[in-house]
Amino acid sequence: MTGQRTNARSPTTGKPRAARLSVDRVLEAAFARVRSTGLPSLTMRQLADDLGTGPMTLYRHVSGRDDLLRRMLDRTVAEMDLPPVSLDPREELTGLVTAVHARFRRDPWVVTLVASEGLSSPDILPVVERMLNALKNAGCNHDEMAAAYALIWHYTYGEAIDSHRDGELDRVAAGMGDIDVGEYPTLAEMLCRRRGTQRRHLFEGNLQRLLDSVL
Amino acid sequence: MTGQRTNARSPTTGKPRAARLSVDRVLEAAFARVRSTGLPSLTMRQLADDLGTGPMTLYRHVSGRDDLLRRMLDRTVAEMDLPPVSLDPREELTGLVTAVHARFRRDPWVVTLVASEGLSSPDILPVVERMLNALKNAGCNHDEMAAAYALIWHYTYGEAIDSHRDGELDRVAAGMGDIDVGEYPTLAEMLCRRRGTQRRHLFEGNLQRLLDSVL
DNA sequence: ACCTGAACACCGTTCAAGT
DNA sequence: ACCTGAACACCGTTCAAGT
Repeated sequence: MTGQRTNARSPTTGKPRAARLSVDRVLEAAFARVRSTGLPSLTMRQLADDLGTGPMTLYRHVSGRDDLLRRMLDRTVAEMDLPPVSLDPREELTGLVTAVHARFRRDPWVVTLVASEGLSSPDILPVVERMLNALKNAGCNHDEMAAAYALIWHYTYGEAIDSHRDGELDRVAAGMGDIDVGEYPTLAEMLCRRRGTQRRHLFEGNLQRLLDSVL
Repeated sequence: MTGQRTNARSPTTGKPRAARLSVDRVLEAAFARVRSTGLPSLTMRQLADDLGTGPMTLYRHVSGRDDLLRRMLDRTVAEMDLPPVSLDPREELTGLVTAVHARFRRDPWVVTLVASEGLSSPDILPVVERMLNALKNAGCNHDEMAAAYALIWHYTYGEAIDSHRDGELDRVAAGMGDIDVGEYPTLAEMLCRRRGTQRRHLFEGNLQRLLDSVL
């Protein structure tokens, strides 16, 4: 015997074999799977196949499917690209909300996870703290802070959920086929004119409008 | 033989037996199940059990699980208790959003359905049309209408999703155990003072604030 | 003709048997 | 000791056999 078989190298090729399973490797594969074929396709068995192992091997690194999803959510939140702290409340809030929004846009499937499981990741706390501080610095009292926080957060939330589809208006139209112009004239007119409006632009504008009313 | 066995009456008791299955009966049972034990417990097999029949019998009335869920969503939207049309834009918008919000609150599980499947129910169209008309009457041009519509809708959406839990702040705290006061002083202070704030009150206030900025 | 049981191809997870 | 295959109790749905 020339080498230990217990790790790292294939006895036949000598090439560094796919590293032995670890939580990170499992998560990596899970992200790849869900990104390419969606959340429902992320099953323990499929994931095991992707990693070239049996389903039970995964349970060495993850306590079950729920644990896997929680870890994916945690990692997603931790990966948020937060801007440096700004003392200007508007700049601070814009930066934070934009970062959250951008993260959700990169992995839209997370939002449905958040919607059904909640977003109680430890790494969201710094974001919350910074938002509250910005509101405080803007002169909000506690009631105002609570209200403003809820308003901003819920808007971001709703926008994110809606944005992993094509937007409410378009989708309503698509799902319905052609709208009855006689019955819904204003809606039909909107759908006709609004083509090409950028979602992103809409989000940025509305966020500023929200901040106008809050600050 | 004294009576037909094909329908309506039990041959043994003569009492009107549970009516033969129909889409309505299936939906009724599905709502009951999901209301009492949650969305994941709504399986074709469980539903069949609830109705005292075999799983396959359901497929006579519903083309599959997706179809069942879509019908439940449609019915939920159709059951919205819309207020009479008002010519005052603020009153009209307040009434509509409040109605949507109230419907979601009565069956919070629908929101996760909406989040993953979208809300493309035909019965949402009148609501959309009325919202757009109210914005038009308030003097919005098309771009403003699109923006204001998205803002209002996304806020309602996000609020609804969040509200079937205990609210973001509380939940974050609950999920985390005790917050590190040193690390997150503003958050800790908020959590301490905010106890007892009514969600409903917060929603109404924020909606008015939103309308202030939109109208 | 209408209805539905058995069967198929999945799923998450337990548990005991492998090395 | 560490790892994992077989088995269990589910799931939605097909399909052919019942009445």
